[in-house]
Amino acid sequence: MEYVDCQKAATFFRALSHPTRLLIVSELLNGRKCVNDMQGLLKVRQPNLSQHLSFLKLSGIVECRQEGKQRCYCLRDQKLIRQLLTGVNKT
Amino acid sequence: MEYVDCQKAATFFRALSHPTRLLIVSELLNGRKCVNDMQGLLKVRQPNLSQHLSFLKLSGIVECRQEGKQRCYCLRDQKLIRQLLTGVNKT
DNA sequence: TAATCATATTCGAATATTAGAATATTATCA
DNA sequence: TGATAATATTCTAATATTCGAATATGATTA
Repeated sequence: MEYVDCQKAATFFRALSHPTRLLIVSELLNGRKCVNDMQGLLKVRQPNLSQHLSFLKLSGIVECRQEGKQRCYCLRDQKLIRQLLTGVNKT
Repeated sequence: MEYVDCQKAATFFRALSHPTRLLIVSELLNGRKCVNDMQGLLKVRQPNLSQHLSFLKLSGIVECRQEGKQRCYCLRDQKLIRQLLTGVNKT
Protein backbone atom coordinates (compact mmCIF):
# COMPACT_ATOMS: atom_id res chain seq x y z
CA MET A 1 0.00 0.00 0.00
CA GLU A 2 1.10 3.53 -0.68
CA TYR A 3 2.42 5.82 2.00
CA VAL A 4 0.12 6.37 4.95
CA ASP A 5 0.09 9.63 6.91
CA CYS A 6 0.01 7.95 10.30
CA GLN A 7 -0.27 11.14 12.27
CA LYS A 8 -3.34 12.23 10.39
CA ALA A 9 -4.91 8.80 10.33
CA ALA A 10 -4.32 8.39 14.07
CA THR A 11 -6.16 11.63 14.76
CA PHE A 12 -9.01 10.49 12.62
CA PHE A 13 -9.30 7.11 14.30
CA ARG A 14 -8.95 8.63 17.75
CA ALA A 15 -12.00 10.72 17.06
CA LEU A 16 -13.88 7.51 16.38
CA SER A 17 -12.47 5.71 19.40
CA HIS A 18 -15.12 6.68 21.94
CA PRO A 19 -18.52 5.01 22.18
CA THR A 20 -20.40 8.26 22.57
CA ARG A 21 -18.73 9.78 19.55
CA LEU A 22 -19.52 6.69 17.54
CA LEU A 23 -23.13 6.95 18.60
CA ILE A 24 -23.18 10.55 17.44
CA VAL A 25 -21.58 9.61 14.16
CA SER A 26 -23.92 6.73 13.54
CA GLU A 27 -26.90 8.97 14.23
CA LEU A 28 -25.54 11.43 11.72
CA LEU A 29 -25.47 8.66 9.14
CA ASN A 30 -29.22 9.10 9.12
CA GLY A 31 -28.85 12.75 8.25
CA ARG A 32 -28.25 16.18 9.71
CA LYS A 33 -29.19 16.69 13.34
CA CYS A 34 -29.08 19.58 15.76
CA VAL A 35 -27.65 19.20 19.24
CA ASN A 36 -31.04 18.95 20.81
CA ASP A 37 -32.11 16.11 18.51
CA MET A 38 -29.00 14.22 19.49
CA GLN A 39 -29.58 14.78 23.15
CA GLY A 40 -32.88 13.06 22.82
CA LEU A 41 -31.16 10.03 21.37
CA LEU A 42 -28.08 9.74 23.54
CA LYS A 43 -27.87 9.56 27.29
CA VAL A 44 -25.25 12.18 27.89
CA ARG A 45 -25.47 15.64 29.39
CA GLN A 46 -25.49 18.60 27.11
CA PRO A 47 -22.03 19.95 27.92
CA ASN A 48 -20.51 16.54 27.43
CA LEU A 49 -22.26 16.11 24.10
CA SER A 50 -21.01 19.51 23.10
CA GLN A 51 -17.46 18.53 23.98
CA HIS A 52 -17.65 15.41 21.88
CA LEU A 53 -19.10 17.36 18.97
CA SER A 54 -16.28 19.82 19.27
CA PHE A 55 -13.78 16.97 19.17
CA LEU A 56 -15.40 15.56 16.06
CA LYS A 57 -15.34 18.95 14.42
CA LEU A 58 -11.68 19.51 15.19
CA SER A 59 -10.88 16.12 13.74
CA GLY A 60 -12.66 17.00 10.53
CA ILE A 61 -15.31 14.36 10.82
CA VAL A 62 -18.31 16.62 11.15
CA GLU A 63 -19.15 20.18 10.25
CA CYS A 64 -21.91 22.41 11.53
CA ARG A 65 -24.11 25.26 10.48
CA GLN A 66 -26.10 27.68 12.52
CA GLU A 67 -29.80 27.44 11.70
CA GLY A 68 -31.77 29.92 13.66
CA LYS A 69 -31.29 29.13 17.29
CA GLN A 70 -29.99 25.72 16.54
CA ARG A 71 -26.70 24.34 15.38
CA CYS A 72 -26.94 21.49 12.94
CA TYR A 73 -24.21 18.94 12.54
CA CYS A 74 -23.53 16.66 9.64
CA LEU A 75 -20.83 14.30 8.46
CA ARG A 76 -18.24 15.74 6.14
CA ASP A 77 -17.81 12.46 4.32
CA GLN A 78 -20.80 10.30 4.90
CA LYS A 79 -19.70 7.67 2.43
CA LEU A 80 -16.35 7.20 4.12
CA ILE A 81 -17.87 6.93 7.58
CA ARG A 82 -20.42 4.44 6.39
CA GLN A 83 -17.69 2.39 4.83
CA LEU A 84 -15.54 2.45 7.98
CA LEU A 85 -18.35 1.49 10.31
CA THR A 86 -19.62 -1.21 8.02
CA GLY A 87 -16.16 -2.69 7.77
CA VAL A 88 -15.49 -2.75 11.46
CA ASN A 89 -18.96 -3.98 12.23
CA LYS A 90 -18.28 -7.13 10.27
CA THR A 91 -15.24 -7.96 12.36
CA MET B 1 -27.24 1.83 8.38
CA GLU B 2 -27.85 -1.20 10.51
CA TYR B 3 -27.07 -1.31 14.20
CA VAL B 4 -23.48 -0.53 15.14
CA ASP B 5 -21.81 -2.06 18.17
CA CYS B 6 -20.23 1.17 19.32
CA GLN B 7 -18.35 -0.35 22.19
CA LYS B 8 -16.64 -2.85 19.97
CA ALA B 9 -16.01 -0.40 17.18
CA ALA B 10 -14.57 2.13 19.61
CA THR B 11 -12.09 -0.44 20.86
CA PHE B 12 -11.11 -1.24 17.33
CA PHE B 13 -10.59 2.38 16.35
CA ARG B 14 -8.74 3.14 19.55
CA ALA B 15 -6.21 0.50 18.65
CA LEU B 16 -5.62 2.39 15.42
CA SER B 17 -5.50 5.78 17.07
CA HIS B 18 -1.77 5.92 17.77
CA PRO B 19 0.84 6.79 15.16
CA THR B 20 3.20 4.03 16.21
CA ARG B 21 0.48 1.42 16.08
CA LEU B 22 -0.53 2.64 12.65
CA LEU B 23 3.06 2.35 11.51
CA ILE B 24 3.14 -1.22 12.78
CA VAL B 25 -0.11 -2.00 11.04
CA SER B 26 0.94 -0.46 7.77
CA GLU B 27 4.17 -2.42 7.86
CA LEU B 28 2.16 -5.57 8.39
CA LEU B 29 0.21 -4.78 5.25
CA ASN B 30 3.37 -5.84 3.46
CA GLY B 31 3.26 -9.20 5.16
CA ARG B 32 4.18 -11.04 8.33
CA LYS B 33 7.01 -9.61 10.40
CA CYS B 34 8.76 -10.56 13.60
CA VAL B 35 9.37 -8.04 16.34
CA ASN B 36 12.97 -7.59 15.39
CA ASP B 37 12.09 -6.76 11.78
CA MET B 38 9.71 -4.10 12.99
CA GLN B 39 12.26 -2.63 15.33
CA GLY B 40 14.49 -2.02 12.37
CA LEU B 41 11.72 -0.07 10.68
CA LEU B 42 10.32 1.96 13.56
CA LYS B 43 12.14 4.22 15.93
CA VAL B 44 10.78 2.94 19.20
CA ARG B 45 12.39 0.96 21.95
CA GLN B 46 11.74 -2.73 22.17
CA PRO B 47 9.55 -2.73 25.28
CA ASN B 48 7.42 0.04 23.87
CA LEU B 49 7.00 -1.80 20.59
CA SER B 50 6.05 -4.88 22.53
CA GLN B 51 3.44 -2.90 24.45
CA HIS B 52 1.87 -1.62 21.27
CA LEU B 53 1.85 -5.09 19.76
CA SER B 54 0.16 -6.39 22.84
CA PHE B 55 -2.48 -3.67 22.53
CA LEU B 56 -3.07 -4.58 18.89
CA LYS B 57 -3.38 -8.23 19.79
CA LEU B 58 -5.88 -7.58 22.56
CA SER B 59 -7.94 -5.50 20.17
CA GLY B 60 -8.03 -8.36 17.70
CA ILE B 61 -6.19 -6.54 14.97
CA VAL B 62 -3.12 -8.74 14.84
CA GLU B 63 -2.25 -12.25 15.81
CA CYS B 64 1.10 -13.85 16.39
CA ARG B 65 2.87 -17.15 16.13
CA GLN B 66 6.04 -18.35 17.69
CA GLU B 67 8.61 -19.31 15.08
CA GLY B 68 11.74 -20.58 16.65
CA LYS B 69 13.17 -17.83 18.75
CA GLN B 70 11.05 -15.24 17.06
CA ARG B 71 7.47 -14.16 17.33
CA CYS B 72 5.83 -13.28 14.06
CA TYR B 73 2.90 -10.93 13.83
CA CYS B 74 0.35 -10.57 11.09
CA LEU B 75 -2.93 -8.83 10.49
CA ARG B 76 -6.04 -10.82 11.23
CA ASP B 77 -7.99 -9.11 8.48
CA GLN B 78 -5.61 -7.60 6.02
CA LYS B 79 -8.32 -6.65 3.57
CA LEU B 80 -10.25 -4.70 6.19
CA ILE B 81 -7.20 -2.84 7.39
CA ARG B 82 -6.20 -1.94 3.87
CA GLN B 83 -9.66 -0.65 3.22
CA LEU B 84 -9.73 1.45 6.39
CA LEU B 85 -6.34 3.01 5.81
CA THR B 86 -7.02 3.67 2.16
CA GLY B 87 -10.27 5.37 3.04
CA VAL B 88 -8.85 7.60 5.71
CA ASN B 89 -5.80 8.39 3.64
CA LYS B 90 -8.00 9.98 1.00
CA THR B 91 -9.51 12.37 3.51
C1' DT C 1 22.97 -26.69 31.72
C1' DA C 2 24.74 -22.10 31.06
C1' DA C 3 24.80 -18.42 27.93
C1' DT C 4 22.43 -15.75 24.72
C1' DC C 5 19.00 -14.03 21.65
C1' DA C 6 14.25 -12.46 21.17
C1' DT C 7 10.48 -10.73 23.30
C1' DA C 8 7.31 -9.61 27.25
C1' DT C 9 6.03 -7.66 31.74
C1' DT C 10 6.09 -4.52 35.57
C1' DC C 11 6.49 -0.12 37.63
C1' DG C 12 6.43 4.76 37.85
C1' DA C 13 6.19 9.42 36.11
C1' DA C 14 4.31 12.50 32.71
C1' DT C 15 0.58 13.55 30.07
C1' DA C 16 -4.04 13.09 27.92
C1' DT C 17 -8.90 12.04 28.11
C1' DT C 18 -13.25 12.08 30.17
C1' DA C 19 -17.38 13.57 32.73
C1' DG C 20 -19.81 16.70 35.63
C1' DA C 21 -20.78 21.26 37.65
C1' DA C 22 -20.95 25.89 36.94
C1' DT C 23 -21.07 29.46 33.90
C1' DA C 24 -20.84 31.91 29.44
C1' DT C 25 -22.34 32.88 24.83
C1' DT C 26 -25.41 33.52 20.95
C1' DA C 27 -29.74 33.90 18.58
C1' DT C 28 -34.49 34.75 18.71
C1' DC C 29 -38.76 36.40 20.60
C1' DA C 30 -41.95 39.11 23.65
C1' DT D 1 -34.17 45.68 25.59
C1' DG D 2 -34.91 41.80 28.59
C1' DA D 3 -36.09 37.03 28.79
C1' DT D 4 -35.41 32.61 27.14
C1' DA D 5 -33.90 28.73 24.36
C1' DA D 6 -29.91 26.38 22.43
C1' DT D 7 -25.34 25.48 22.67
C1' DA D 8 -20.40 26.20 24.12
C1' DT D 9 -16.63 26.91 27.41
C1' DT D 10 -14.03 26.54 31.62
C1' DC D 11 -12.55 24.27 35.62
C1' DT D 12 -11.63 20.22 38.19
C1' DA D 13 -11.29 15.50 39.74
C1' DA D 14 -11.01 10.79 38.23
C1' DT D 15 -9.17 7.79 35.14
C1' DA D 16 -6.54 6.15 31.10
C1' DT D 17 -2.60 6.26 28.03
C1' DT D 18 2.08 6.50 27.01
C1' DC D 19 6.94 6.00 27.58
C1' DG D 20 11.32 4.66 29.63
C1' DA D 21 13.94 1.90 32.86
C1' DA D 22 14.53 -2.28 34.90
C1' DT D 23 13.66 -6.87 34.93
C1' DA D 24 11.57 -11.31 33.60
C1' DT D 25 10.50 -15.10 30.46
C1' DG D 26 11.11 -18.46 26.76
C1' DA D 27 13.51 -20.65 22.99
C1' DT D 28 17.78 -22.00 21.08
C1' DT D 29 22.61 -22.94 21.00
C1' DA D 30 27.32 -23.92 22.81
